[in-house]
Amino acid sequence: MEENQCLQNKKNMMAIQDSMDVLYGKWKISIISSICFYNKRRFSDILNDVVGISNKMLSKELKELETNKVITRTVLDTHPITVQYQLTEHGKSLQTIINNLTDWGIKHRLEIIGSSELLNIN
Amino acid sequence: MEENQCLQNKKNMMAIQDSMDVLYGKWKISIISSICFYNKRRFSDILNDVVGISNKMLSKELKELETNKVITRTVLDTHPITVQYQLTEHGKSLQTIINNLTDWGIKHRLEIIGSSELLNIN
DNA sequence: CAGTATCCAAAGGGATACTG
DNA sequence: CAGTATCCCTTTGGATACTG
Repeated sequence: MEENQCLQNKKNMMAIQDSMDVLYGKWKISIISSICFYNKRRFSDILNDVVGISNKMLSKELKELETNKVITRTVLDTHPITVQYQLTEHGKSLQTIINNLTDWGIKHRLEIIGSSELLNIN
Repeated sequence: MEENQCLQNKKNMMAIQDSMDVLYGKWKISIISSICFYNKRRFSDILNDVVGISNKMLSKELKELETNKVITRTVLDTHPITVQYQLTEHGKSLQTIINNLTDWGIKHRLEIIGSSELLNIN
């Protein structure tokens, strides 16, 4: 392999790791997706969308995403208060990735989960 | 919001969660990326590419990816033996996502990491 | 509603050493 | 080279209860 190509690959690996520092974990992508699909989303809505997450975890993950400027948090002056989460421009640039992951998930279900369901494994 | 749209969003959320069941964690995407960028990759090469991973973790993660039919494992008859990992067709369909994540990582560095480096925080 | 606080079990994962 | 095995500390995260 050419040396130039090799250098390029190393740069790419670094970029991937930068992305994953922000997005890794069981929940982050699902949370971002919830906000992305609905455009605006409240705390309890996300809690419902993301199957299995606890309020403690959701709270923690949302803070991290806010720190990384992926989402914004807005307190609405209702009674009781409501908090709305939205994607920043930076967060919105993840939309393509989310759409691709959605398509891949459907394909994956056909490829793996589907075939094991036929065998009654799940 | 329309009821149809709402149903569609729930389907999408399920698909995202199917994807994340396979891809979540600190290392999976980086491992797949390493194999993807280089086309074929040996155990020790991946160990070098993915900064910070231990051989124990790499071994575990590779097994899971093989189980999920994302990669294949081929033992080459060299002395000492070499093991080559490659993406399956199913795994190759992640290429677009990997390219997008690479671009996003570069943008993210400019957006967040870059600005804190200017302040000498890191 | 949108979180926080606390307890605590389970899993994650690093370091090191070892094997075919 | 490509892993496995073991030790053991750290982090994760569920359950439950509580607050403004």
